[in-house]
Amino acid sequence: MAKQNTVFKDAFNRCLTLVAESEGLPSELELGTTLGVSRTTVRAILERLKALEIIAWDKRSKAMLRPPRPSDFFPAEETSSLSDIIERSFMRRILAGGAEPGMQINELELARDIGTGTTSVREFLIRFSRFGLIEKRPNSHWVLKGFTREFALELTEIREMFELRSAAGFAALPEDHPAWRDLAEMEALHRDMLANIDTRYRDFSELDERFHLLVHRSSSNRFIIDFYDIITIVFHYHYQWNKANDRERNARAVEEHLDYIAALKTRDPAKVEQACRRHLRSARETLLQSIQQPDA
Amino acid sequence: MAKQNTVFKDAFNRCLTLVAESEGLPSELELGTTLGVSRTTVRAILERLKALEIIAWDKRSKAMLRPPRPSDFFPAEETSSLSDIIERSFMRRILAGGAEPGMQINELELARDIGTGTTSVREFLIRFSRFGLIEKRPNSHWVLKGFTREFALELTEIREMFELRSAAGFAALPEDHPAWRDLAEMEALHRDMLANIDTRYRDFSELDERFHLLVHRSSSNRFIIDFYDIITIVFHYHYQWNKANDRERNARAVEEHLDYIAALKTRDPAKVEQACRRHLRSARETLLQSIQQPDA
DNA sequence: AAACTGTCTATTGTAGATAAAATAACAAAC
DNA sequence: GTTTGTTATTTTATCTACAATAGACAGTTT
Repeated sequence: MAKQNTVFKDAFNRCLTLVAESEGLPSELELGTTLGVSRTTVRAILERLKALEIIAWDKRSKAMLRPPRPSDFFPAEETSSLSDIIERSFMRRILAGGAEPGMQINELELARDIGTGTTSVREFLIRFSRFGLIEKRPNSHWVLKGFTREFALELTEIREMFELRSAAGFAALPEDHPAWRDLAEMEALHRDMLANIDTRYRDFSELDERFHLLVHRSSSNRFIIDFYDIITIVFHYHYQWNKANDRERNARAVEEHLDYIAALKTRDPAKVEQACRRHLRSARETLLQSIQQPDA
Repeated sequence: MAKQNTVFKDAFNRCLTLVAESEGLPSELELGTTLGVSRTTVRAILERLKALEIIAWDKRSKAMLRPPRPSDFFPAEETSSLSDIIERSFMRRILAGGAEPGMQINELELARDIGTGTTSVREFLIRFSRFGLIEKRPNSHWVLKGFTREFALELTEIREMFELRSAAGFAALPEDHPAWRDLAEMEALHRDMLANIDTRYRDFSELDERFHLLVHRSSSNRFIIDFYDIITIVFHYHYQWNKANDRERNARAVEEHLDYIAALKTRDPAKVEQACRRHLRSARETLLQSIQQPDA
């Protein structure tokens, strides 16, 4: 019915951890900015905390009465926004379930399948269409263009163009630019991961995303930064579904990143380009290997 | 309410011209493919043509009874799809009306203004957001980032990257590729226009679009081709609203295109790059000159 | 007077309903 | 074998309605 209150539920859960940590809560306004929600939602959260007798709320005083119990939290599946649910559901269908290129996509069927209204599905498809995996036939269905070898090649072609340019731009940043500090942090995180690669290799996906985004940001070009969304989503789901040899693959990638970082720090354009190209080549290989070959 | 029957009206109008040209009409199926609509719509059109006594429709025979009169056509404003109406209306607001960067965009207000439901406005904004001119704050308004100098620079940076690559790719196409024929046609059209530049310069915008699209298509990269949509829309509205010196500007651009075409025909990468760069540089200049400078 | 809260209003996100258009099927006619 | 008539079904495009959420203003507390 109408809007889901996932914003409330998610913020409520996060607020529970806050209560436990600090034994009390700041002003409504401050709480709102910390949680990233409006005062209306903050007050709804406080109401509930009071009703559950977790805090005593009277105007400005919000003291903890008892630490939150696990049962106080809303279950995780109720806290993800509808668009996330649709995205996951859709990606599962087109990546996992043998989805043939050329297949038709039906808004109504998708909506019924996921258990939502058509409006949200439609909006998702419109947003998603910019990733080049589906295409609309006006007044008619959507067509799945498929996660094919061609798609991967076109994607990586642009990625390489953009990243080479961004990397060159990064190396040319002034000495005192905050990005250098971020890069140093990034390097530390990589060394950390490499030291414990056997237990940590699964977290590489996230680190990878953050590292490349840092590089791309230095371009200060919204189109380059926005394009990175496509890379992110493709690699994100790709990692989830292709786990063959991921330990070795990730270990190698971490090392490549470290070389790449070292090259950036020299600020020597030739070295940067070389390290960047090397890493991009192996990233492309990895992606291509995982694409289902057409059984022609 | 519900769906507008603009598809029907637009197809009906186009069908009227067909009737006049050929004094009769082909099979329903064939008519459907020519007009790009389904048989359902074709039959609705035929019904109306019959009711207006423009054709005698009996099974396979569809002979013209009288040539269509201007009054038979649906007025043009009833044939444009809702999304086109919204687009025009929106672009007028943000380009013409002094729209400051940072301004909030309100779905409800826009919808009321245009006289449509919010759903269509919302979908438009989502589609439009990929152009990088607006940005969504979830659960809240959209923010206008504005048609600023920065925007133009970021846009042209990508454009230049893509076009240089596409041009190089074009020059490397095999001798017998159909694109070479299209290029020859394009050249003829340009010469034609140049010969009558005083009366024809207003049509340059369309020719420009077609020419660059031809070049970009040779990349066979969906992301490059899709990106060209942004260029198209920006230049389209830009031309409409900035007409200062357009005769000279367009004349020069036609000549640059001809140089560019000549360079492509030599297939010499160095020449292609040079001609391409020259044209892109002046296109960028033109665009930048037209941007309102912040009155800081 | 600055920060906070109580109250109220406006807007967004989503569901559900409906007309237009697409799609399908098949027998009859050319 | 292609085209039409017929009829039915499915799907999209769009509107309207409503709960969740954001945001504004005025009054209260420190």
